[in-house]
Amino acid sequence: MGATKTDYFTDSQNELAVLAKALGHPARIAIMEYLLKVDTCICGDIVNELPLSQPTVSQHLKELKNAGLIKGSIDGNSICYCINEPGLEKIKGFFEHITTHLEKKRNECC
Amino acid sequence: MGATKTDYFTDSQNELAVLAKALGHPARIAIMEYLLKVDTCICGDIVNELPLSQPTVSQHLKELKNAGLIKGSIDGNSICYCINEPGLEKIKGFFEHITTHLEKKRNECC
DNA sequence: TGTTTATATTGCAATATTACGATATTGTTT
DNA sequence: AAACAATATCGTAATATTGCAATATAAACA
Repeated sequence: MGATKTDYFTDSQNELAVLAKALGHPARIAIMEYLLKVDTCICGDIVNELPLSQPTVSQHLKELKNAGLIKGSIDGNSICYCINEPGLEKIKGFFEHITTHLEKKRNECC
Repeated sequence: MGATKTDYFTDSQNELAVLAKALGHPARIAIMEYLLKVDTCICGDIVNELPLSQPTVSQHLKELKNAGLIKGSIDGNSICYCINEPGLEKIKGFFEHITTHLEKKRNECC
């Protein structure tokens, strides 16, 4: 026990869960917000923007990258990170799906 | 160490992280999808829809409720669960914010 | 009242996450 | 080549999550 039973669920459900889980930490929300704010890829500066140590930030960046929410490319000495749109589209699609469903039938309910 | 340093981040960042984290498990995605599919509140039936034990499902429902993504009201013997729109609106807003930002400036990048 | 049905809570074991110091790696600069 | 800068990885401690058996609770029904 203790481990998530991923094989009991569909690929789509697992995929969405991975994306959501990656955003399930304030530091990773902060990273995404920062990448949005600066409006381009950001090359070597993210550590200074967060109240966490360098190894910890590096770990959070890795998780966002593994989930497909950001991408990073080597730029000389530092690394350029930016938002990976396909990953975002996937999870955004989930919420759009939910909302359109809700708009259709929001009667006979609690 | 080991505990998330929530007090280092803004309320908004923590709030979004809580919502995302609640969706960060395939069983909880499955619950949300089921609530959408049946199109009304669902009163006592959720356990049979998931490949997990009753206590585990109950725990996942509790987490979704705590995060504000669903709401449950007692209906005699069983409990009626349905989607809680305000919670969904919050996290949906985050993705809309991201997309509008991305549409504006997707140049000079990786 | 006693039994059944639906859901919640408790307690606990297995596993995962979070955080960081120490160290490694890789490119840049002198 | 040596020193420096930026980032990654390793190792490990603290804490959180996942899952379930056992048990509790509460309403419905015989």
